[in-house]
Amino acid sequence: MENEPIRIALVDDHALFRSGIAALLKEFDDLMIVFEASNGKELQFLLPEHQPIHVVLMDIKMPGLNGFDTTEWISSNYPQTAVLALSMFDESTDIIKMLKAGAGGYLLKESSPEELYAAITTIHRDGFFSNELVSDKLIKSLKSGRHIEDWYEQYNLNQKELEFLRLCATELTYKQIAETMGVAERTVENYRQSLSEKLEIKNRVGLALFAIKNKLVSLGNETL
Amino acid sequence: MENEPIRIALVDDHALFRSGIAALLKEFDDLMIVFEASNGKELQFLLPEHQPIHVVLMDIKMPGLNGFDTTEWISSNYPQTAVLALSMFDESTDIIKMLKAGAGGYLLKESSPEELYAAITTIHRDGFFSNELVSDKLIKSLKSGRHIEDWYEQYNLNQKELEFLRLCATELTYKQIAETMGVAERTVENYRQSLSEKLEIKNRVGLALFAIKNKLVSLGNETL
DNA sequence: ATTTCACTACGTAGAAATACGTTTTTTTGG
DNA sequence: CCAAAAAAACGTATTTCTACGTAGTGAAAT
Repeated sequence: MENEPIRIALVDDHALFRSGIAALLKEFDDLMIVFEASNGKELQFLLPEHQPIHVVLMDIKMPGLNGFDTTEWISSNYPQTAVLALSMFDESTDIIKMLKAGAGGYLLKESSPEELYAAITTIHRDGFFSNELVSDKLIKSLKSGRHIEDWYEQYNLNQKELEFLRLCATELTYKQIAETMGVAERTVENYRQSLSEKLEIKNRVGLALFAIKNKLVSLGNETL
Repeated sequence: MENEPIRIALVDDHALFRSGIAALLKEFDDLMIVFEASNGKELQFLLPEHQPIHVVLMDIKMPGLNGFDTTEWISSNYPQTAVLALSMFDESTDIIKMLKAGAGGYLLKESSPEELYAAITTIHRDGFFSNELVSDKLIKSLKSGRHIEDWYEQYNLNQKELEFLRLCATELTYKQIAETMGVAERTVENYRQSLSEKLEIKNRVGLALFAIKNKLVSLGNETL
């Protein structure tokens, strides 16, 4: 175990911060900082030349290529390399965006050295690292996200129109939709017309997209 | 604090399990089991008559109305009432479905009484309760979800067809799509035809839905 | 080397589905 | 009963779907 150190890359635009982290991690002799980069572009250049890199410590806000895009690049080009996000802020949108980009964990910069060490080793072993910060934000975000079911009052849509809207996101023709809803074909045409006025949408594809966007229909593929 | 106990409802189809939990929680004198129900339907009947209920302990698999739908009903009709899911299984799909339905936490039935007590008080105080089980599953689920970018080799789609597929999920007409792609209208028609054969899709709406389902297009509204 | 096959691009034509403006009938609520 | 809204209708234009053909290119086959 001890003879093969975890190879780490450090990406942050503040040189002083990088030095600090480097000094901190030098205390742990199973960690090894292989290189540092001041932004994503630099990392894209350095990463291929220093393989293997096991863990990348990544800042989010950087000039040039930012943390989100850099993380995405890493996880599609070097899927074996784990990314641990380091940030000043506990913004839930930032956290979730980083995780979706492929980061395996998220740590605040005000954490203790021991926490950082634990995060690095965990993320190297399991591919991900979770702490209270991350899980709380995730759950909270899941729990909000719902409650957006008032939008259709905004547009004055009635029950029939909603049902029609749902069926628009379907391979059914209007004729079949009319049968399904138990109304005449012409009536369905009325629904389409009033909806495209109210929602300012040009055609059926637009209606389908709208229905999905507003979660009227589930495509059954929401991993999360 | 102690003079106002947390009022709890217990929903599970196994009477014996309910009795066991009830006996367990009797030890904690700041908890109070107000009523028990053997499925969601029963809860819908009993909940209004026993207000307020602070926390519902909810099984997932039940005859009649299941845990998912019941949780959804509670969180839209009694948003002040927190739901703690109790399950035998640590299936990540179950966990995520319950959380999306509005549950504030997820606990395995093999947990200890102390864990259950902690979960109940936490969920009552914060509205949610997170443990390693939940956060691990959430992060793992976020980290998968990606990596499904090989499907189009399955179907032998080329670059042009992919671009066309993306544009299908758009309000553009085929004529406009042809202009965008810089090919003849008829050629675009070929793309449509070959795609509907390869993917066994009837019409353009189907293509649009497919494009979205496979994340070729982003509707920019993914809270999570 | 020529053929065969697969793939890509383009053309016409007609049928089916969808879109648009307007009007009439039916339902609904006060 | 009346007024307003919903449902149904007509005619026409546009878009989308389906089916039949032509042609070039490049790779594999013989």
